[in-house]
This record gives sequence, structure tokens and C-alpha cells, in this order.
Amino acid sequence: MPEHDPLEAGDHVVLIDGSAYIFRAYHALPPLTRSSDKLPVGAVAGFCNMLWKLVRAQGFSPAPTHLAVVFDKSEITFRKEIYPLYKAQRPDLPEDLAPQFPLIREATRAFDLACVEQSGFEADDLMATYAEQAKAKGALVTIISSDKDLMQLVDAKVRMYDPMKDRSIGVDEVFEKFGVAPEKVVDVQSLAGDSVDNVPGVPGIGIKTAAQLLDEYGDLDTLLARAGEIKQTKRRENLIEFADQARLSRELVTLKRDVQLDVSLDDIAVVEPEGKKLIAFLKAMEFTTLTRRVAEAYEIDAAAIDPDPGLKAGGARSDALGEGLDPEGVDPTAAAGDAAVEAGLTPAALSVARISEGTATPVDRASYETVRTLDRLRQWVERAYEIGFVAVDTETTGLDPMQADIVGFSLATAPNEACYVPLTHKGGDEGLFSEGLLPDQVSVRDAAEALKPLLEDPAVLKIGQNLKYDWLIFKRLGIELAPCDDTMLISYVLDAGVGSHGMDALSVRWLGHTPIKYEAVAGKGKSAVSFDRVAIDKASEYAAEDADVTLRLWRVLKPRLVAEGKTAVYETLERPLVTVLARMEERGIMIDRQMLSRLSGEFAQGMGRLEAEISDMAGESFNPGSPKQLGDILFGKMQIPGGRKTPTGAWSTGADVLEELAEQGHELPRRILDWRQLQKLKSTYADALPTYVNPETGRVHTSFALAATTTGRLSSSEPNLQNIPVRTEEGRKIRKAFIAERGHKLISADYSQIELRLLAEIADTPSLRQAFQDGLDIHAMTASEMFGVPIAGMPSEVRRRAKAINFGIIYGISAFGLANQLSIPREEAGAYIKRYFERFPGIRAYMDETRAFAREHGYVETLFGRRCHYPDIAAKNPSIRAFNERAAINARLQGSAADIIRRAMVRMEPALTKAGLSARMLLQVHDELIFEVRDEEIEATIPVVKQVMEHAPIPAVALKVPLKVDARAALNWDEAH
DNA sequence: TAGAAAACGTA
DNA sequence: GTACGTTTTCTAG
Repeated sequence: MPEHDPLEAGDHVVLIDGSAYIFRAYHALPPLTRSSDKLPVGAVAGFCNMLWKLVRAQGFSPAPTHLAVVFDKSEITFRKEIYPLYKAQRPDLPEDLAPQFPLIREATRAFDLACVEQSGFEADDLMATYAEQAKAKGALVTIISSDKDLMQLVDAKVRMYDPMKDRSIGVDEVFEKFGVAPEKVVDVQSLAGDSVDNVPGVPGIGIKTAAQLLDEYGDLDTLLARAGEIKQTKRRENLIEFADQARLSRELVTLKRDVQLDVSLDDIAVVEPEGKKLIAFLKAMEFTTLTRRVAEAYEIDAAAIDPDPGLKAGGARSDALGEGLDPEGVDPTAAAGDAAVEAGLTPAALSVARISEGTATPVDRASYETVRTLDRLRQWVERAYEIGFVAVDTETTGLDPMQADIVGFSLATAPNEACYVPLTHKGGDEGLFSEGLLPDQVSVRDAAEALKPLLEDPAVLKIGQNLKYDWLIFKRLGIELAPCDDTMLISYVLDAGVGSHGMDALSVRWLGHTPIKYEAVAGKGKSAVSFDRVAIDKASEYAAEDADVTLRLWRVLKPRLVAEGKTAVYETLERPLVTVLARMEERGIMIDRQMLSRLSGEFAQGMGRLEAEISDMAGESFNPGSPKQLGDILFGKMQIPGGRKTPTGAWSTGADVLEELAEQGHELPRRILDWRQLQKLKSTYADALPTYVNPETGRVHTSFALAATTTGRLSSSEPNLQNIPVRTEEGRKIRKAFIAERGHKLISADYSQIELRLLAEIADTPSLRQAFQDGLDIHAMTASEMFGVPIAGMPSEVRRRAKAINFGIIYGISAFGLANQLSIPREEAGAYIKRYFERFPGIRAYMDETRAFAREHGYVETLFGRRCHYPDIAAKNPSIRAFNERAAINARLQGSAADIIRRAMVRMEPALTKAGLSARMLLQVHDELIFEVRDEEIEATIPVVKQVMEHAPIPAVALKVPLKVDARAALNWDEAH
């Protein structure tokens, strides 16, 4: 905190009535919207211009030494308590005004000025108190407002200024308005009342009469005491009858001048704004003129400063989905619009407000509680019930949710309101027999029992980061977490392609806060300990912070879903998949370890044979696995021409290079290729897979990542079961080792040509669409169109080229890439592409449109509204730019396909259940689903699976192109595929 | 001993 | 030409 100058005589205190300013500016200034996303910013612009003039002391003397922008806090004030009708008939906020409130607060912070609000009090009371204190110290006060309620404060040292009319309001102007001196203004208002604020006053008495009466009787109390003397009958009767109402009105209109201020007068001393922060804000608002002025004043290059990322245009667009959400698939507690409705804000306004809230309250680790007793835990559970949501995070002994044991968990119910519940932390002594639990911990059994009703209660939303992990941990404790919100997935829906979605990164990005690193509490590398060996106080800070941060992220990110029209994407493609994938991981798949072990031996033998031949041919023994040594042998010692270099300048010994050399008749490269194949199959599959078998289940449980790709595809790891070999005969031996349990078979169901079909759909190419509708061989048909060769009796080489072109199109084709793929000159590849576009002009248009859209918006969207961001799409470097363009073109197709199979997966289990089938979905490999099915249910299951997959786009999107799914059952994955 | 690079498995 | 994850080797610390 900067040092504040104490206020002294002669200082100038400026108080801005923030809320009133917004209303006045909104009505007085022409409407202005931010050009990129039409966010209304008229009042914000006026406000910023005014602040800039104030801090630069332009046309405003003396220069302010202290300044605060004062807001109403939208809560119950003492006035509401004494008179519930007070300000009860305020009209609803205009839709384009509401979002400007939080922005004005942001603007104030950007100017480094104090932003003051205090619950229980209106802005007027706070200003009255500041004015009173300033006056007492001999300072001059200016209140920027035209609210007549503030006129009671005016005197020789306190003036008002109406920013809209640009006029000063002193004692004379107040007299003009009320017909009395400022100190009598309260009495006038008590009599005359105020229809706007619903202050009752005395019927039949307006300002004029009130002033006249007060002139005659002196003050309100005297007047009411002597009301019987008044000649006019009606007026006399009213004054007597409504005397109490007048006194009540006085209580309402009299401003409190003795509020206990949270922010002292000294705290609002003016400091020079930090130019960069201010420019970042102004740029985000797209106020170009003021940005330029500020930049000039500070001699800063505005172009070098990025717009405030939390505030810049995010593109508030409506949902791409026209479908109503499946009623059964949507959680009642998930209604993201609720918060907006409650707060009386539009979704965009709430979103902006929450983004600024994110950085407002610092994380205070001292506020966290370590829960030591079941009683305290029950109180936290009670608290979660009260508010209807709770952030949850588990701490465990490892990273594998199928093996790790719970050590403790944390809960958070509000920012800085978080706790950690240690369960199984262990003591320091390393004795062989005494692995003693530390004292004062709730037992796992008691905790699970206390938590289960809460975590399974459909009325309480559980919030987490990467909840699939915690879901599995709780599942193993007999708890099925529901309903859930996952901050990682919300971030992924909103910002796929922008940074990572890990908690630490999100915290830095949205909360400006760096959480404690896991390594800092548990150590890393050799000295790492499992979490149950971490001291409880350290663990507590770390874990409670995780829950706290998760909750804060949820408050920031969740409203963005509504504001940016991405609720349907989140609700249909992300949220329901958490449990679907968790169950798939939980089931795992069976492998034949004996078969893999035998294969490993075979591969080792083959490698040994090859190694002997290789060293013979090379004339020396070397490591065939070393690209460096191999390069030296091939291109150094053996002087084989035609070598290429890798980007780092080393000899390239990739498969494509070795393949070329082999075709030229060189024997050694062929042997190396064979050796590498065996090496790969042995190390990555035959040897590695058995190490992943879970000792308790005897099966392999992969981990599917939901938020790892830019396009919406899943990824699989530990082990990656999405890259099990299939292309070569040797490789397929590995695949044969994936088997079904006794009495079952594996069903593999895969979409045929789904991305090409989506190309035909999205690029709206009738000839391609027709080909799919007619069930033609699409590559042959392409070849026939391009080269004029009839499909019947087509040479396989012609079809192969057309197939390469079709794939090239999906990948965003370049002549360079196609030439590489087909081993033809670049010119020839270019000619192919040209001819392709002549035959299919719609596809060229599709690619051009996608490029232009991505360039303009920085993202593309799938058929289902999923956004894939490409922040480098406008890079100056042409190869980076071209790469991003190809990726964006591919993303619409790959991403739409990913959306479709996600939809199928979400619907699959209910469809199977409904059909009375027990099939278990085990794996997803991008366009393929693997099931384990009881022998007697195979025939009934296949049509259900096909039906769900082929109709997955309905009803969100009705494709003109049919989707085709091939499904087969067998004892192992190779034969099912 | 950690991280980059090269290589290669899949859709 | 797109999208991934894993393994081994190599290099810098």
C-alpha cells in the first residue's frame, strides 16, 4: 500500500457519486458500444474522460488532492429497515446499462483511484461523512453529482458539481432549487416527499409550500408543533395527520454524517495513475482517443501494451445450438443464468463483474481452517447445504485415481472460506512397525459417512478442478459425486487453444494469484514424499487453497458460459462426459500378459538378429537406436548421398529418409527400419502395457484427458490406448492381446470416413454429398472426377493419389505437404490441388471462409458451437500463420467429429440400459468405441450402438450426409476392428 | 537428473 | 498438410 498524505487545510477533496453518475451519463450521452462486441460503454467512456480531466486538473481547480468514487452497495440499508417502501419502485435497469456498473469500478481502479462502497449505507451517506470530516480539517469539498438529496451538504466549504450540465452548485443554486438555505433542505424534503425515492412526505405539500411554511415557522419540529395555527383547512389537517410521516421522511432523507468509514479520508489521497495499467484498460474498452491522449501524456507507446485480458472483447455471441437440452441430462442446480437473475444483471454484466471480482479479494491462507473433529466437519457440511454449492478437492497418495488412497480433502464455500480435513496423515517415526497415524484426524470412514449425503445430494452443486479424478477417488469410498461443475472443463469450453487449463495457470490468469506449488509441500524428484507424509499444517494451507482457488475460478468462469453463449456446449459435450469417462476408466480393459511376454521375447530375438546384420553391414558395432550414431555411419562413414538435416542440424534418419535409401537398394536402412519397428513394439507396448495392469482389478485403466486438445478430441495416457498398433502385421499382434473376459466379446464400432463426410456437409459440396448418399467409394469417386478415369478398373495408384488429396484437404492441404506424402515434385502436387479445387469449388470457398473467419475472430467453431482458438492465426511469420490456418481448417472437421462421438458416448449408456443390455463401454479412439459385451447380448447390442452413433448429431444438427458406423464383435480387439 | 529432440504408434 | 502420447537418446546443468 502506498503511503497516504494526511489531509490538511487547503486540500481539495473530490467525491464522485458513482452510481448516480452512471444513470445521468447513460441518459445524457449518446449511446456508445465497443465496436468489436457491442458491449455498451457510453457511461464508462464519459466517466473515463471526466476522471482523466480531473487527475490532470484540466478545467477543474484547485486540483484534487483526494478523490474517491463512491458507490451504493446493493444491499439492505438502514433506510429500508425503517421504511420498507423506500426506493421500492425503482424501475428495472435498462439492459445496456447494467454491465457498465462493474466497468466503472474497473475504470476507477485503472486510474488508481479509490473505489468506495460500504454495506448498509448508500453512497450519499458515505459522501456526507467524508465531506463532514474534510470540512472539519479545513479542506474544500466538491461532490460530483446532481442528486438533490446531496444538496443538504452544501455550504461555504462544500459545493456540488453537475458533470452533465457542467455547472457548479453552491448555496445560491440550492436556494434556487429549494427556496431555503442548504441546512433547511432536509426539512423541505421531509414535507414535500419524493415520488422517485418513495419518500412519503405530507400530502398536498410540495417544495414551494414547504419552503414557504419553513420560512414562516423556522423548522420542521416547530411547524409540526404549531400546525394547528395554519389557516388553510386541508393543509392544517394533513400536517397534523401526517406529522409522523413527515418525521419518518426526515429520517429517510437525512444523510448520515458519522458512518464508521472502512476507507479513511487519508486513504483516498490522489496518486498519479500507473500509465500502463490505465492504457491496458482503455485499450480493452477500445477508447482510442483517450488511449492516445493518455499514452501521449505518459510518453508510453500504447501499441506495446496489451489490452487488459480480463476485460477485452470476448465476443458475446448467441449459442450455436438450436436444440433444447435433454431434460434428463441437465441438472437443476446447474442453471448458470440463476446468478445473473438474482443479481439483476444481464449475463454479460455479471460476467464482467465476476471477472473484476476475481482479482478483488486477495487469497488469505491464514483464514483457512484445519478441521480436526467430526463435529466441525459436520458444520462445514451444513454450511455447504445452506449455500447450495461447495468446492471440493481431494489429496491422495498418488496420481493414479485407481490406486491412490485418500489422505485428506478440502472444501470451500466462499473466497477465503475454506478448510482442509486431514484423514490419514502419518507421523514422523520411520520405524518398521509403527506407521502411526497422527492424532486428531477424522477417520476415513466417518468422513465418508458425513460427506456422502452432501456429495450425492442433487440440490448441492459440487465444484472441482479436473473432477474426474476426485470422482474416482470418492467412488472408491462408495460415494458417487453428483451434480458436478468442473472449472477445467468450463475453461476448456471457453478458451480451448488459449493457454493451459490447469489450476495454477487459471489462477494466475484470472485471480492474479500464484497458488502454492505441489513440489513446495511434498518435495520433488528423489526427496518427494507421498502426501500423507506432509505435515498437516503445510498440507492444510496447500489443500484449502486449492479448494478456495477452484471456487473463485468457478465464480469467474461459470458466468462466462452464459455471456458467451457456450452453455449448451458445456452441458451437452463436457459436463456429462466426466462420469461417462470415469466409469470407462474404472472398468479398464483386459490384456493377455502371457501373449505380450511371448511377443516381447520374439521381438527381442528379431532385434538381436537384425543387430548382428546391422553391425556386419556397418563394419562396426553401434547402437541402432541412436540417430546420431546412425547418421554418422550412413552419411559419414558410408558416404551415402541424399542425406537431409533435422531442424537442429543433425543428420535426419527418419523413416521417410531411410525408406528412400532402402528403395535405392541400400540394405542397412531397411534393417534399421525393421529393427526400429521391433524396438517400438517391444518397449512401448509388449513390455510397457503389462506394467499398467492394476493389481486389484487385473485390468489396464487408461486415463482419458477431456481438456487436452484444441479441437475437442480426447487424449489417452498412462497408458495411451489410442495408439495401439494396427497398420502392420507385427503390430496387430499387440492388438490381439487386448481381450474380453470369459463369456464376453469385444465390440468395436467405428465411424466410416466421418471427417470427409463432415467436409461434404460443412463445405456444402453436392457431388461429395451425393457420393456418400449413394454409398460410393469416395476416394475412387474423387479420382474419377479429377483424372477422368472410370471407377471400374481404376488403377490402385490413381485411387491412392486421390485418397492422399482427400486427407490433405482435411489437414488444410499445402502443395509442400502433398508432394511429401506422394513423393512427387511440388509443382505436380500444386497442379493436383488446383484441379481438385476446379472440380470442387465449394471446398476452396470453405477453406477461404474458414481462414478469413479465423483471422478475424481468432477462433473457429465446430458444427456444434465448440470454439477452437488460434491466437497466432495473424502471426507475421508466414509459416506460423499458414500452420495456424491449416490447423483452423482441420479443427472444424476434426472438432465436429469429436463433438459427434462425445454426444454418442453421453447417450450410449442410457440407450443400452433402456434396451436392457449390459454392454460396457471401455475405450474411445477418436472415431471408434470399444465395448465389452456378454456373448448372448452381442447381436442385440450392435444395432443399439450403431443407432446411437449414427444419430448422435440429432437434434442439434441435422446432417444432409448420412453417418455410417461399422461394428463387429470378436474375442480380441484386432479381429473386432 | 531434467528437459529437448527425434522417432513413431494411432485417428 | 491435422490431432495426440510414449520411448529413447542426447545435452546441458
